[in-house]
Amino acid sequence: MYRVDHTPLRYRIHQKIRDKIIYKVWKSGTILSEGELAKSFNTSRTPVREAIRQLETEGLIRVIPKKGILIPEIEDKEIEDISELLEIIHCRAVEKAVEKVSPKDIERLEKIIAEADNYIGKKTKINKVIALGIQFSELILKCSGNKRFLEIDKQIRGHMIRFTSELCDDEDRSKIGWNTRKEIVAALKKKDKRLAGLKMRKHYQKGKKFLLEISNSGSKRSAKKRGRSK
Amino acid sequence: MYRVDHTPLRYRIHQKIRDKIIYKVWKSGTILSEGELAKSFNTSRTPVREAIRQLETEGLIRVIPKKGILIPEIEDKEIEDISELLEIIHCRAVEKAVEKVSPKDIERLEKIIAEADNYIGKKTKINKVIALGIQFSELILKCSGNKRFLEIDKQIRGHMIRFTSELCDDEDRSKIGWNTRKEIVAALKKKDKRLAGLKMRKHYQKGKKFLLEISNSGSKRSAKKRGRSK
DNA sequence: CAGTGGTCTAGACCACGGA
DNA sequence: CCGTGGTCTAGACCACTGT
Repeated sequence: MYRVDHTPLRYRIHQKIRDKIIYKVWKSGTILSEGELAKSFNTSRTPVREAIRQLETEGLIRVIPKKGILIPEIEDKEIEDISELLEIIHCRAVEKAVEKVSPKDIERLEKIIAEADNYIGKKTKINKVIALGIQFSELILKCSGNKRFLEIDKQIRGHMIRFTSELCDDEDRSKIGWNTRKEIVAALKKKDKRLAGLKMRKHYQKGKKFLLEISNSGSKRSAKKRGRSK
Repeated sequence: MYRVDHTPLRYRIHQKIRDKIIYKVWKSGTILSEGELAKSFNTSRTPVREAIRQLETEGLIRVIPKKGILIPEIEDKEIEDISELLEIIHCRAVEKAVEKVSPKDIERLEKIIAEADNYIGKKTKINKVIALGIQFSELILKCSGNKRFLEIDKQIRGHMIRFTSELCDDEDRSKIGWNTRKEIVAALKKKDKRLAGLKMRKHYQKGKKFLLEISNSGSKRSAKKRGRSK
């Protein structure tokens, strides 16, 4: 066994932990520790430690001193705050994008939508659809020209995936989300700045509403009230 | 010598490095290394390493593989991007604050302004004035009720301080900044959401304009073109 | 008062960069 | 080919937890 992958270990560990959180392999309420994690990855504690630190600044975990590493519950307030932040960033981004977007960008956006259309409703493709949604958002952010937008989005995207990973198996809602995206692209084509912003706002407002509905409807299949595991 | 301060070492190191960057003790273009820093702080490299990692995600340094830790130049694009991000966040924040702000909050805002008035123009108090500006912003962000806003702001505030630390010794411009803040408080008092947002936008637009002017006017006293030191 | 979790030290290792 | 910078390991230490 020789070393082939030269990406830093801390980075790979970060990804693995992140995935297990946002795709709900580890449920909210779970408490971990540096030591356990290090053992499970067959490494020493330092790279784990650094990954943890990263995840903490991203807000995906909470380190409770002398207790352990907690995967926090999803709070309604959290959903609202993050949705709002994403909304204002993406609205501004799409408004700027109107003036900067190239025909080729439009083409790529449409391609993403077309691909998503094929997958919507197919349960095995949920993650694929989510990934396409991310591609869509990222492309628009790139068109805005503001690098910070992309960075912030990347930082908090994990939360959004975590939220939506239990939403996107709802076919109707998913369809509405992608329909709004179509409207956004249409607005971009028409170079209608106001409309683009409006539709983007609608997109996030609806998204927030759906997320809150699910959160409050309580039990779907993952215990919302008490999710404790070890 | 017994250990009294129980804040993590990495945190203190982070602060020290951060301060040296944003207050321009270390100029843009400087290249450092983990080892040097560790020696200068009389610690091992691990806590330094973690501080570096933190500063990197904040964007205050750039790690160049096998070369060292670079303190990047201030780019105009950077100023524009960050100003824009802060603008949209603070605009939304102040608009929400209109409906949530308490009389006591208003009082505190006015107190901050009054205190700043005393210091403006006094060169020895530059950092004090900057600190008051931060307090002002933070208070409004808090009133907005969105915790993410505060978090993002905290993350990128370092950059803004770095930018403004060479701006704020300009008395006139500083005065304009604080006058706008007075207008913002007035709008909050009148519960005029639209006006508050407008003034906040004005605040950041002007701020951006000033920063770019200075950046482009080139040489003030700190070498803008070539700042190399070791 | 043992156990566990968090922090830091010392040092090994490896890859790359620059004489 | 040596120096240097980045990464990871092993392990010591100390504070707090929960019996």
